[in-house]
Amino acid sequence: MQVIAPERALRCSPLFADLERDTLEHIAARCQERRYASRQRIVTEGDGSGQVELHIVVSGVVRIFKRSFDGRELVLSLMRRGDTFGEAAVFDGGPYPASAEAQEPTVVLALAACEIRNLARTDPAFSDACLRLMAGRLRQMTTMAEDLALRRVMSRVSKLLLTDPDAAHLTQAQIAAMVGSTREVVNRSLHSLSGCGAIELHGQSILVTDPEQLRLIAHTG
Amino acid sequence: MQVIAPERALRCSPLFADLERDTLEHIAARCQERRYASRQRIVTEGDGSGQVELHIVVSGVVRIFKRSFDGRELVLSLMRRGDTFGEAAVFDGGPYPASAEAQEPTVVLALAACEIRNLARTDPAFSDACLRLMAGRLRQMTTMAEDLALRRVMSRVSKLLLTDPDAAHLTQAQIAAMVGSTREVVNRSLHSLSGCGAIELHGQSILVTDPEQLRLIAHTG
DNA sequence: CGGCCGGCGTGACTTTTGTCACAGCGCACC
DNA sequence: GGTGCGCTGTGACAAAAGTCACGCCGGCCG
Repeated sequence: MQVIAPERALRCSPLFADLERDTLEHIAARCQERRYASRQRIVTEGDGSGQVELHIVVSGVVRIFKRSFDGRELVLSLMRRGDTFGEAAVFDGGPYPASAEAQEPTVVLALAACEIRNLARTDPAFSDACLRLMAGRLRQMTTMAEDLALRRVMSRVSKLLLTDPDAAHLTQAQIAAMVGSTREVVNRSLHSLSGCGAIELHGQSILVTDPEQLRLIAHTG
Repeated sequence: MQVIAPERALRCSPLFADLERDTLEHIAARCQERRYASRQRIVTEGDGSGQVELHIVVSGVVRIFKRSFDGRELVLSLMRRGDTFGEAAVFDGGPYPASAEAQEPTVVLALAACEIRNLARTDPAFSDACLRLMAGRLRQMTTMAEDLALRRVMSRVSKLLLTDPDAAHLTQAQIAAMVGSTREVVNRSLHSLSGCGAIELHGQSILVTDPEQLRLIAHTG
């Protein structure tokens, strides 16, 4: 397996990209590198009150999700190289608000919450970056709630195809989990979209042929 | 109308409660007090890129909401004395992610984004409070998205009744907007809950008689 | 007093979404 | 070269949610 220096991975994250060189080394020295197999659990919703860690994805893909009592799953986001998760728990001292699992063989760096909080206390540029990041996340979750409450499935699928460049390669079941619906409904939505000429279905990948129409459907439905 | 010193109102907010006395006065001096009639618009989604303000509720109630293209409304939260809104826009420099309207005659303090950002840069305790606040908001929106995607309306109504102490006095249409549904469906859910003996309906207010059963329904449905 | 308005209650219906069941297809792996 | 598995495609159906249309009540105001 390929080895990547923690410093290089940290520089990919908006949180750490602009740190002073020696601060970065200080942090890098305190990271634990962890490797996960595909489908392996990284953190679990509700865990770790008080002892949480910030996670930085070095390589691979991490699925952040919530599961309902009857097993249905809502995927909140997919994290890739340079993305971080666990911030909410780090900054408010509560348990993890969602679970995380490796989607494929994945390497992450884990950093104890107190390291992050110390850094935020002493480095204004860093706390600023944290605030910007949290604001962005909040915005994104607000939009997700809005979409779930006010738009139909076809609309949400259209939006996903427009905004997530690699949605085109997900399976229909994965798309369903990201838009809060089911595989069958997503399948029908996709066929309906292809009927309008907005997209084309090619085996297991999707080609957006008419983004304009897709945009229309995304915010009309 | 009653007059409240800005300092007193600021002390009600978790963001400003622990500021040094003279820092607080510095901030208070830069606040603008604004008064709004019932139903008057305070901020509008999409507005104010770059020139946003943080708002602190002094008295009254502010409804934070999003509206769909066809007029349906999702209420994200109701803000009261000491609550703040507009943080997401303040910290990431984007436009307001949602709209805000006074629900009743309301007084707010408005503070230019740059004041807040300056303070966050120079006062670690303050930036810490900001981060805690943002983390809490993020958690809350994540939960909202989860509920919308994974729970049925009756469940969401039950949860609202359990967690929002003054939900009992809202109209059914307001409850509907808070759980992302419609008045009729909420009406039927409430009658169904009263049929189970979990609540009692008394004219335009609701009495929770069996919180335990309500809890059960809230996370079973 | 009478009329209006906002909120509740409800029946009847439509639409959307979810569920179940099963068929086909391609591909990796014995 | 068969076998299994994961993904797609679909019909038929069930359940949940949303819509429309009303009637009713109570309070407020001219």
